[in-house]
Formats: sequence, C-alpha cells, structure tokens
Amino acid sequence: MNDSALLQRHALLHADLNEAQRAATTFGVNGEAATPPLLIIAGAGSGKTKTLTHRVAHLILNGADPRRILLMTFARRMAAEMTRRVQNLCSRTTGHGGRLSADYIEWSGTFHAMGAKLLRLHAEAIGLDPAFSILDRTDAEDLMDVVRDDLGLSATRSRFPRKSTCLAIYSHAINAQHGVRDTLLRTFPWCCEWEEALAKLFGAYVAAKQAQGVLDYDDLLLYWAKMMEIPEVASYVGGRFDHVLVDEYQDTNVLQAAILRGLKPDGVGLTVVGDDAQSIYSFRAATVRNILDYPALFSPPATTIKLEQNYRSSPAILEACNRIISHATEGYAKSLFSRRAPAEKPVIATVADESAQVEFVVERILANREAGLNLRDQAVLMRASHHSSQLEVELTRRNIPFIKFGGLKFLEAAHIKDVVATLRWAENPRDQVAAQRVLQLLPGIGPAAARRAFNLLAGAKGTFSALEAFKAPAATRPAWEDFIALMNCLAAGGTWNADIGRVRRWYDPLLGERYENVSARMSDLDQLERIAVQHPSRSAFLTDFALDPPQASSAEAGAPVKDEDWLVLSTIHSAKGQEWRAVYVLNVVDGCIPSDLGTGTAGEIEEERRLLYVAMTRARDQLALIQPLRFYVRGQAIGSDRHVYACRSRFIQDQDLPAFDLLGPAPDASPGSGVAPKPFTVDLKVAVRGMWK
DNA sequence: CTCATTGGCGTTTTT
DNA sequence: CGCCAATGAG
Repeated sequence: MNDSALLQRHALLHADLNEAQRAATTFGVNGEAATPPLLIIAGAGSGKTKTLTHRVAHLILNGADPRRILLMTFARRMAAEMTRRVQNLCSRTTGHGGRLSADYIEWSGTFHAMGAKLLRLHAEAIGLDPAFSILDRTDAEDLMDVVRDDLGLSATRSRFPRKSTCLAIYSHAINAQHGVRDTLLRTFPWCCEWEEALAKLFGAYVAAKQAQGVLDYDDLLLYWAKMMEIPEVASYVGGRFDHVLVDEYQDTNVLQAAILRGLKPDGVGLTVVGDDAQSIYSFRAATVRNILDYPALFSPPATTIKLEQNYRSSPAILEACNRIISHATEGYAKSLFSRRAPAEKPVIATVADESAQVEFVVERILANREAGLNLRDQAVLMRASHHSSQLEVELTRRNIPFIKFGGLKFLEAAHIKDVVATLRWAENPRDQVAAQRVLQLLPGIGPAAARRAFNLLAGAKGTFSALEAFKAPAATRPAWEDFIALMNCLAAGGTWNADIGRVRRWYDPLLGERYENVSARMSDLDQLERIAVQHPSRSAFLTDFALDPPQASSAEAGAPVKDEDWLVLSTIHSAKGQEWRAVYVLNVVDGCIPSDLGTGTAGEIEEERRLLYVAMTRARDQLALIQPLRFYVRGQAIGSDRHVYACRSRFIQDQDLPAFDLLGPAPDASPGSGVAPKPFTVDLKVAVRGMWK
C-alpha cells in the first residue's frame, strides 16, 4: 500500500471521532519517539471505550507490537470486547486482518488476571509453585476459619469477628497498604479491640497459604507489587511492555498504582482512563486519589485530556444527572453536554410500596415492549442484589425472561463448588480447603476425618494412593476405593476432556442425596461442563473460573430462557460501563440509596451519591426512578404488617425536581395533598436499627 | 465423631 | 427471615 492510500485509511480510522477523542487517540504517538504519560478523563457516555480502542489501534497501526501492549480493564468481558474492537479497527484500516489478530494482544484482562499470568510465568524465579491454585473469596474465608480454629481464636467468648469480616480486614489492609491498626481505625473501628489477635491470625493465614501453594485474590496483586519493588525485576517486567493502558482508573487502589509505577516509573508508554465522578469501589480499597494525583506523579506532569460530550443520554436525562452530581462536595470540573434531540424528562415515580413498585416496573417494561423496545434494551438497576427479589418472582410468574448480574454467582452455588473443588484438589494436592470440601462429601466423613485423611496425604508427597492407608469409617468404606481411583486418575492428568465426566459419574449420585432441586443443579453442572471443555487445560480452566466466574446465576429461572430476548437485572456496581435505552432504578429512597450501611462518613455518602449518578447515566432515552413510600419490616411473623415510611433519596433535592416528571402521589408533597397514609415523614429505620445497639 | 436441630445474630457493593 | 455457630442425641 502506498503512503497516500495509507493516510487515507488512517483518516478513515479517525473520521467519526470528535476533536477531544482524536486528541486522546493520537496523543504522543510519533514514530519511534517515547510516548509521554497520558490521563483521559472520560465523562459518562463520552465514548471512552471507543477512544481507548482507537488509541490501541492507532498505536498498532503506527508500529507498536501488539504482543508488547498491556491492556487492563475492570472486568474480563470488557477486555474481550475491547480486543475485538481493536481487531476490527485494524483490519478495517489495513484492508485485511493480516497479522493483527486480536490474539496478538495477549496481555489483556483484569489486573488480577494479568497478575496471575505474570506470576505463573515467573513462578519459579520468585519461589512460587507454578501450579499454585487461586482461592476465591469464600475459599479464602474458609481457610481463614481453619487458621482461626488452629489459633484457638474461635473459643474467645464469642464476639471475635466472623470469618468474612476477618478476610475483609485483611484484604483492605493489603490493598490499601495500611497496617492492621490503621485499617481497623479507619475502616473497621468496631474491631479495634482485636488488633493483636487479628495480626497473629493474618500471619498464620499467610503461612498457611504458602504451605499449601495457594494464592488469594489479593496475593495476585501483592506478589506482583513485591516483584516491582526489586529494581532489576521491575525493569525486566516493565521492559516486556511498550505500552500500558488502564481503564476505569478511578476504581484502582494504591497497590495497583504501585504496580503501574513499578512498570513505568517515568510514565513513558502509560495511559490511564477514568472518571472521578464514577468512583464506586472504595469498599475494595479503591481510592479516587489515584486518578486525581496521577498527573503530578511525573515530571513533567502527565497530560490530561477531557472527554465531555455525552453521546449516550438524551439532554433531559443528562440535565438530571448533571444536577445530581453537582451537589457533590468535591467539585468535579467537568460539564457534560449532549447534542442529541430533546426527549421526555426522566421520571420519579412514587408508589405505595414495594409490590406497587414491581407492578409499575413490569407494566412499563411490557408497554415499552409493545411499543417496539426489546427487553434487552431495558434494564432494572438496584443498590443491593436482594432489592429485586420480589421483582424476580413476578417476572418468573409472568414468564418474562431475565438475566441477573451481581449478587450470588454461579461459582458460589454449593454443587458447583463441590465439582470445582474436586478438580482443584487433583491439580494441587496441598490445597486444604479443596480437600476438606471434597472429603466431606463422602458419607461418614466430617471435619475431623477429613483432616486426618488430608494429613496422611501431606506425608506422602501428594500421591493419592496414600489414602489407602486411611482407616475409613464404616459408612465410608463402600465408596472409598472408587474415590481413591477417581483422584488418582485425575491427578495423573493428560485427560482433561474426560475429567469432568469422571467427576460427575462419581458426584451426581451424591448430589441427589445432599440437595434439593436436583434437576436445576444438574443443568448447572451441564453448563459447567460446557464451559470447562472450552479451556485447553485443567489449570487454565481453574484459573479462569476463579478470576472470572460466569456472571449470571441461573438459579431463578430454572430452564426456560434460551430466548433471544431477555431483560437485564443488575446491581449498580455490575452495571458499570453498560447502557440501555430504558433504565429503571429501584428503591430510590434514603436507606437504600444511600444505603443505611453506607452513611457513616462523609466520604461514604459521597460514594453513594456517585452510585446513583452511575445508575442514572446508564440510560439513553428513558429513565425512571422508583420511590416506594413504605416498606414492610422484614423478620416479623407472617401476616403482621409492621412497616416503615421512607423518604426520597437525599441526593434528589427539591430544587432538582423540575428536571423530572413526577408520577403517582406527589413525593414529599405538603401534608394533606392526597397521600392518605402519609400524614408525617419520619425515618423509623433509625429507631428500628437502634434496637440492635 | 457425625448429623440434625435449635437459637442468636445481622442484614451492600466484587476481583 | 435466613445464615451460621453452638449444642445435643445417636
């Protein structure tokens, strides 16, 4: 291809970008010269993904080697989407895919996935077992529990933090890089009295992980960061990549920032993208300071480019969103604008209670479908996963297909964990959590026997035949030989295609005895099997499955939904980066948004505000915020009707109301204006919570 | 030591 | 109410 034709094609690549997008796409790309650090502040709906993919394509078309690009995104599916789009752009521009297959961007995924890949690659050099297994959160909690028992901390006159809290504290300490004391003071003040015991527990937890050759999620970042603290290693690893690009930078934590600094100390080749107004993961120790302080990290400081034109939402919706975020205490120096045609205002719908909310949402969804809007163009968002349970019942009853993101994951269903644990134990015989789980599936074996059997194995270098020496209880004996044969066979390896089938022949009968809903669970296992065989090896499958479990749970819908069209239900957190033509936000009341668990500090409240902002900015054409006036108190006898009244979310102030159409009984209207059951407004939830103090 | 039952406690978001 | 942990019977 001659030069002018090439130029034309490149012009094509940038043709549908606005000026700021084009600047961000081409910034610093100049032949062989170094690419200085860049920060792209991308407002909601401003074409962030488009800009980032164009930038990657632009880099490649200007000679960057795709194998030397590191592209980190927030979730695995965003990574897949992005590499696909990069490939499309490249092939569209060069005429053919040529050598620019998306496979060439080998280093694309979440921080955790990239950490796992890098650590496995260098495992031997840094003293890790290359076959390390990865503990998901519940596995890590279980291990924490085992260790806590060993230390005798369970016997304290109760009150010792529960295993999930222990892990949360540990995790926060790692990710924020604070000591136990600081972490407790800042984030878990009610656990301060246990500082010493917790420190001991964490030490033992780390030792246990190392003895068993397992890493938890935090280790994937921690060991990576530790690698980067050694200058030779840092420059070796950093030298592997010419360009490092990070999406959703506002939701990274200090450990991740340290990794980036280690990779690219002078910022050359580094691009980060994010929106400080959409930072919603501080519970995971993410800090908005990362993105705010990024430019000053380098000298000269990194260049900042802002994308402020919103292509997603109608002006009416955008106007409402801008108002909501404008109340944020930290000023966000950004003003989104839209050139889309005007459209209907977003709606605040006041309804009597949660049942009426369900009714309202379902009716609207169906009306929209009648009017030509597919179910998949619509989504229902909520603060907490369980807020949609009533709605799920109703959708099922009416045969409206839906898929739910967030909340309980496929991986967390007990029967799935059973099968995966079996594979994991075969892969890593030292993995105690997996071992205990598998052994206790056998009749007659409880925690104690499982432990004895596991210890037997530890002495025998992990050959499962050692289990023959185990004096199995009478109830176990009939099944024992077969079980050993199974594990031996799995451990021998080399038969990955048949592995799951083997496990299931052994496990399926047990499943019937242990659980209800056998057929639904069986079909989950079928699905697991389908996913599994798409992976080249057991190790690849286990890693992928721990880091990126299938998002949606099929528990609800049973079997039916292989339809083309389905409605999306999602937590606001899981809705990040997505958009729909019509969006419904449930329970826009104080106590839900903001959650009454998240109103401790001013910072927490600000994050809840951003959460509402994220929810609202997902909408393209239609947005409805639903506000039930009363909630039934949970945890009371059936038939009684204790309830509490709720107020509109504090984030929507009276002066914002002109940006909305108000439906139903006027929310927070002056007393006596037709809202019969609402002669006064109080938040009884505070009083009800007080009962627990 | 296992398995079933009772009683108490707390109740978000996720890689 | 639903989960988890401690308790009691076999």
